[in-house]
This record gives sequence, structure tokens and C-alpha cells, in this order.
Amino acid sequence: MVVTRFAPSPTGYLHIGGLRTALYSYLWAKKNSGKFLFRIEDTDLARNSKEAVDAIIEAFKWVGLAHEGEVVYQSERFDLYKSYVQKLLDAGKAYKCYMSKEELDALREEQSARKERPHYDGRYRDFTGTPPVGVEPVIRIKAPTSGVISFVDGVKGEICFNATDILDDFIIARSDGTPTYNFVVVIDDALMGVNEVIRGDDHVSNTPKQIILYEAFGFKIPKFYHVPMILNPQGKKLSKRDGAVDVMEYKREGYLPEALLNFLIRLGWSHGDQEIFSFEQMQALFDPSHINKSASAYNQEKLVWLNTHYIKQASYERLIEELRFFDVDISLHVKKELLIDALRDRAKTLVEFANLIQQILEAPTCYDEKAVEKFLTADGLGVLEDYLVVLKGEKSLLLASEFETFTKAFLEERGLKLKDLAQAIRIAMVGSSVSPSIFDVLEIIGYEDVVKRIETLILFQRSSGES
RNA sequence: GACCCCAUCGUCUAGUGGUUAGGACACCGCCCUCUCAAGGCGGGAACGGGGGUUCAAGUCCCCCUGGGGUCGCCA
Repeated sequence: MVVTRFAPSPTGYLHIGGLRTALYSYLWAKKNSGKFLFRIEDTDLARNSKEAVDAIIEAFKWVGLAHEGEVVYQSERFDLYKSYVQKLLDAGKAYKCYMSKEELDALREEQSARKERPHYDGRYRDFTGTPPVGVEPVIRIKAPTSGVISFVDGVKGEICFNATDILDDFIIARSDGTPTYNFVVVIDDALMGVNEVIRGDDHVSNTPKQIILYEAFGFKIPKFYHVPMILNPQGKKLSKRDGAVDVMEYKREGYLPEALLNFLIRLGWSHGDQEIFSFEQMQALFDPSHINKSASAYNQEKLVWLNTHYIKQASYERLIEELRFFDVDISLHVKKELLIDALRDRAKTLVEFANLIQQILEAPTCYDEKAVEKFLTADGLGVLEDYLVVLKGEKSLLLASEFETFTKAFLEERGLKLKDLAQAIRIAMVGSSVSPSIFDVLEIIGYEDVVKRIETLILFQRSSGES
């Protein structure tokens, strides 16, 4: 059975890069009817926070990724780790090192000055003397000093390292007794049964370290998939400056989670020419062997396009529900469905959608000057006034089609075209020269308010004309 | 600096020795049209460079160049 996991360290919000590897892990487990586990890597007491944990879990909930079983917190497993550290110590595969941080820093500096790779020199590896007083030791693993460490990466293929090039006796437990990342990852993945690890590219150089730990314990080495980073549009590392990197920021900006997921799955992975993937299709089609080897640049336009796609597809109920988050509640509006249909093709995000709705539902409080200048000329205003007079005798107008028939008849009698009147009506309805089809807008607003809004505009024009 | 990884349109990518190098986003043009969108149709746009291997190379090999990652008592 395929067992994957997502193991963030709670130092902040959930990053979209993290979401992508989580998605891949989730999908690969689902595709294989396996398990997707969730673990919080909070061994660094100083840098994690409960808020960060909550934020990450909230983001997971928003996008709909569900993990199997309880969340595992590493901070609650220190005793377990200690016993495994002890095993290594007992087996002579790890040892205590009494070198101070200052000494270490000095050593590293020397090495870099000599243009060498900074690394621990193993001075306590075979130490048998009396330890210096007042120094709490760290525990270091006895790493191989020769040979080749290689593994077959599921996305990159075979990766080889010379032990001498990369390894030193790295620390597995700090002087305060707490275990370090590379150690706990191996213990937990092994104990939790994780056998397929999908994670960021930045971990390839940790992999050989972890492999020697797997071997030291005799654990089965999992299959690794290292997925390339997401770069910014300039091809550099993606950062806050490049737009949203916090997953929840996408919610606040009005993106649908399925759009974000679709965007992310397709960024660095492909299934032929297919662009649109429902959540079900993702689970059926995802295969890590099609993950691209090279890093990909974040491209907001594609996300926006996907978002518009999913807004067009969404059910009325769904949209009404989502819109509530942006303080627009149209659940009780009689024309809610027409309202949605009139606007869904025009909104790139739910934020825009909410604004467009408000623009129609609330009578304009001001009028776009340029639009007024261009369309409410003496002639234009005259036609509108004329229209209002006739409209007042048509109290039964209800549907868009009825408004249309009425309006077209009105225009035909006067030898006018729709374009001679449409913009004036639009300004009266929404205050600007941009809106959905005016007949839909008229139906949504309703006869009484339509009359009111035209009256208001005419009044406004007359009074400003006088002054 | 050492080690590792990567390299097709501006961007996301298809491509596994023989293709007019395909699709999508973005862009441009046309159509539709009451505005703005949406939609339809069409267009420009790529194999980083140099050597090999081969009848044949975007595809395989080498070098160069360029980009990225890692070198913590962080994860």
C-alpha cells in the first residue's frame, strides 16, 4: 500500500509550494487506494507556533485535502526519539561530541577561508579521553567516510553522491537532548509506514543523510520524489513580493479552491494536453512520473483563467454560499439566478463578483463623469426623458424579454437604434457605461426601482445643468 | 568555493530517433454586439551554444553557457 505524508514545520502560513507537494502526495495516495498522513514537524521549540499549526490546518480544510488518522506532532514524541538515539549510541553508530558552537564556527570559517566545504572534522568520533567539563555534548552519527550513496528519484532518476563530498558526522541530537530534523524525519516516516515521500527539490541534499540513518536502523528506504521549486515570473525564488504565497490569501482574494488546486497540479505536471482537472480526475490521473524535472515559474494569468472557468461552472448555490464570505448575501433575492448568470462571465474573482453584484443591487450614488459627458448629451437625455414618460405607462413590465420588446418598440417608433438609448439607461441603472445586458439589469432591478433610478438621473442632470 | 539538479514559444507544457515541433495562458486581428465581458474564428511566437553518435537528433553522449538547490545544535 502506498503511504504518503505531508510534514510541514509550523513556522508560518501554508505556502503554495507546500500545498502543491501536499496535493501530489494526497493524489498519489488516493490513486493507489493508499493513505495520506499528516505530521507537524515542530522539534524546534523556539520557532513554531500554535497559530501556524492552525493556519496550516485551516488551509487544508479550505482546499479540501483530508488526511488519514490523527495529526502527529513531533514535539510529543521526544521520548520515542531519545530511545532511538540511544539505540544508535549503544550500537556504536553514534557518539557524543563535545565541541562547542564557538569552536565549530571557527572551524567552519577556517575551512571556507581555504575554500573548502565547511564541515565537522570528526574530532570526537573516536574520542576516549575525559570529556571537557561544563560542555553538554551533541550526538553525532558516524557517517560513512567513503563510497557512493545513490538513490533512484521518482522524478529525477538516479542521483549519486560521493560520501566524502557531502557527508560529515552530522548532529542527530542537540546538546539540550532534542533531536534534529534529519533524524526525526527518518524515525517518523519509518514508524508511520511512509513508503513514498514526495517533497520539495530542496531536500535532495538531505536525502543521502537520511539514507544512512535508514540503513543504520535497518529501516526500509522509501521511494523519493523530489519536485522542483516554484519560481516567480522572473525565474527567481518565489517570495511574498511576487504576490500571494499564503494559501489563505487566495481565499481572501476571491479564488475558488478548485481553481488553485487545478493551477497547482498543472504547474510542473501534465497529462498530455489536458488543462482542466476536476478533483476526481486528479485522483484518477495523477502520476508522479509525469512531474517535470525543471522548475516552473508562477504565472498568475493562468490561475485567473482557471478561476474564471470554475466561476462559470459553479452552481448557483455554491456561488451564493461563496459570496457570503465577501459580505454579499443574495440568497433571498428573487432574481438571484439571473443576477448570477448575468455576471458570472464578467467576474475574474469572487471579489469582483461581489462588487459587480453590489453595483447592480444598490442604486448609484454617483455617475461616471466621462460616461455622462459622452452619452447624456441634450439628445441623449431627451430620449431618456421621453422613454421614462412612456415607461411610466407600462407598470406590468417584469421580464428582460418584456423590457426588450417594449424598448425596441419605443425606439422603432422614433426611428432610433438601441445604441441611442442603451448607455443612458445603463448610466441610470448602475452609474457607469459598463454592465451586463441592460434588459437583464432592468429585470433584476425591477420596474419600480428602474423608474426611480431613471428619475434620479434625470433630476441629477437637470439640476447640474442649471448650476 | 564544493556537491547535486535543470534547460522546447513571454509563461505552463506535449514530445521518449523520422512531427509542417502540438495544446493552454497571455498578446494581436476579425466576427458577434446595447457597453464590458464571455464566446467563435484566425495570427505571430520556441528546441541556449558548440561538438559528436546515427541514413536521420528537440529527442542519445560530451563540453560550454545560463538558471536553481544544498552545504546549521532550521526544517
